[in-house]
Amino acid sequence: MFCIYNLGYYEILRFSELKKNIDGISGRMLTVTLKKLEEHGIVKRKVYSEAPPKVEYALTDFGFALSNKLIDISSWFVDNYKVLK
Amino acid sequence: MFCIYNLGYYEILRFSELKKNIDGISGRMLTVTLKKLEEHGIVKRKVYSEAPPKVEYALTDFGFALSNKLIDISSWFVDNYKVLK
DNA sequence: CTGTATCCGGCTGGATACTG
DNA sequence: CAGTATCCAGCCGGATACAG
Repeated sequence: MFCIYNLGYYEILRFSELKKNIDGISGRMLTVTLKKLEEHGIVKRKVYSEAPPKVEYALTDFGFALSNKLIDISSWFVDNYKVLK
Repeated sequence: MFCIYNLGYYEILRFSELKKNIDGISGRMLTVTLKKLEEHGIVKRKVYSEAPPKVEYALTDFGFALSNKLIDISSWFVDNYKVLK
């Protein structure tokens, strides 16, 4: 979720940037999450053959569409959700 | 999620009916889930003082709105999601 | 029937050390 | 820097027994 939001906003991010933006996530989880998102055709992965290594992540078209859907529902949520008391 | 879908479709369901509809859920989880949904103003709970006890669950207005949002996004998803291969 | 309380096994995911 | 591999603590949630 946070990966999708971040990439929806910044368009392109490196692994370490994502890790910094997503508070508290471990490198391990970020790796497996990005791998899943890639498998599901939501993010694209671009590797630069350099030293030090550099990998950029971005949303696919489908990922962008999904991102908008999620932004829709979450902004609707913050507008309409009231805690009972 | 399944609770919301079920109640969105059937409008009113008893505890045991929900449990039957939601495949594999345990009584314990259904209880805690419904309690959370109630706390968050998504479902209403109506208790009939009878023997045997009878409790009906239904969505609140907010719950219905949420239900529609979820149905929207999930149907969009099945329309647009393609597995890569 | 609709829960509540307790136990407990499995999975999730953080921490750490290591590689290219 | 961007991962991979391993370990392991904590939590989640199923099963069970019990209560009202």
